Parts: sequence; structure tokens; C-alpha cells
Amino acid sequence: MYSIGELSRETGVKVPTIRFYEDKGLLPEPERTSGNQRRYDDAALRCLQFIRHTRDLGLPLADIEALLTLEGARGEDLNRAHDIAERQLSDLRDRIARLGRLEKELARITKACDGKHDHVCAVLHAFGDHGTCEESH
Amino acid sequence: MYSIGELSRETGVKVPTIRFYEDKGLLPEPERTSGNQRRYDDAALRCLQFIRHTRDLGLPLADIEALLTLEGARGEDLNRAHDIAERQLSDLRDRIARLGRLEKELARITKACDGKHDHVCAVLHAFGDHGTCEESH
DNA sequence: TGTAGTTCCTCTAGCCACTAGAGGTTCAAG
DNA sequence: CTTGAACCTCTAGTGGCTAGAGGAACTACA
Repeated sequence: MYSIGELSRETGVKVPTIRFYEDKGLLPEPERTSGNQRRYDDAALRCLQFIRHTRDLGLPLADIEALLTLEGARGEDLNRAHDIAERQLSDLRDRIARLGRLEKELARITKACDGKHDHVCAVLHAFGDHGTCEESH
Repeated sequence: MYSIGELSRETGVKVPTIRFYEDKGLLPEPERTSGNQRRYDDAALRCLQFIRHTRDLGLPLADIEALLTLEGARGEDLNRAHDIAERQLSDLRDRIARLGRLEKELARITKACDGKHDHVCAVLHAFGDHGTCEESH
């Protein structure tokens, strides 16, 4: 049995965040001591690790909740887990592509001004000027 | 002179968002008609385009505000604009690297389950199991 | 057994950057 | 002069937490 603080140290999820997940229905309500403090078992620990991991992967809480309700499912329903993963992957690839374009432009902007501040800073100009971007965003 | 709707169409920034920016002090308060409606000039248009562009680049509003107050600055202060740009670039590169690692893992997870749902879905297992990740995140 | 210090409890409010909706007013075209 | 779109202010909601207040409970040591 873990206190909320121990669970926090085990999983790296902050204490208020654990309570927040419970509130949102992602973590089942744990047992309490006679003094009303939460006590968690290993199942709760695994559940929280699952949440942590999927959050790190960028899944929104709603998707994580959907995945959690699929535990123990089979057949048709399992396709939904696969769909969620595929959708996330495609979202992620979009984000990466977009950020790559932005990186190119930010690099251009910072270079525009390296060192020389003669009169008007080129960074400010470049920040304001979308027209000089090579690609859309 | 533009109405708020025209300004919105010109810049691609939604009407409530324009008002929001004004509220936050990013856009100066525009003139009003006798009937209390906002009327914008070209300076406001350029300002909003600057905000839009820098937001697209991922800068938080606080940084954008800092940049806006630097307009017309010179010497020392201009280094701050450059610093902001450099910091953003470095943040961005971190984010891209991190997302790249996540992409690898999500790809692994979706592949783990392609097609075959014999008993327990490997996606669910893989989502829960950080230990099988090749890299940290 | 007492007490000190840490951890826990609930609750409210704040963060960012918007977005949505209610309920009412003004503008522009015909 | 009427109609309908666009405008006004204001409040509240989103996601995913985080911070703080004010108080109760647990743990270690004397």
C-alpha cells in the first residue's frame, strides 16, 4: 500500500496531478485510512504508470480514458485502441513537419541579425514579415 | 479604416481573438465609431500581422509583448529581441527532438498490433509499458 | 505519552490562449 | 425604413494542470 506521496515518487506524477486524475475519473477512487488518507495498491500504480506514459506520448486525457476502458476488451473494440494509436501517430507526424518548417524560419530570423545592430534590428523586421518565409505555416 | 471583421479577414485572426489581444494590451485600443464599434488603421493591421506571425512561430504572448515594446529600440535592447529569437529556436529544436523520439515509439506501438487481435491487444500493452521504449522521454 | 515536523486533506483560484454563447445594439444595403 | 449581418459587452468553458489557504493526520523521536 502506497500513500499518495509514495505513488508520486514511484511514478513521477505530482501529488495534485494524481488527485486531478482521480477527479476526472481516470484513476479509480482508492481506499482510505481511518483518517481519510488515500492508500493505493499495485493495480493503481500500474494504472498511473499507464496514464503517465500515454500522456508523455502526447495523448489527450479523453483518449487515455478511452484506452483504459478497453482493458480486457477483445475483438472489435480492440480496433479502437489501434485507431487511437494511429491517429496519434499521424497527428504527431503533422506536428513534427510543421515544427520543422518553423525551425527553418526561426533559424533564418536569428541569423538575420547576428551581431550587427546598426540601425533597425532585422529580427524584429523578420518576425513581422511573413512574406519572406519560404514555406507556409 | 477597417472594422474588426475586415481586420479578421485580412489577418486570419478570429474576431474574439482580436478583442482578446486588445484586452491583454498587445493591440492598442482602436478608435471607435459614434456607435462604439472599433475602427482600425494600417498600423493596427501590421501590428496584428506581427502578432499572428510570431504566434504561429510558437512564441508566447508575453514574449510577443516584449518584442512589440522593442519596436524603435536600438543598441542594447535589440539584443533582447535576438535573445528571444534564439531561445525560441532552442526550445523548438528540443521539442522536435523529443517528438521524434515519441514518433518512433508510437510507430512501434501501432505496428505491435497490426491486424492480429488474438487475445490481448499488444497496443494496450505497449502503451502501458515504458520499459520497452528504446529511448527516454 | 507528548510534540514537532512532515505529509496529507479539501477547496478555490489561477495559468495560457483562446472559444462559445447570451442578450442586446449598430451598421449598410435595398 | 426595414431587414439582416455584423458588432458590442460580459460570463463561462476548454485542457491539463499548478499554487495556495487553512486545517487534519501521520510518523519519528524524546
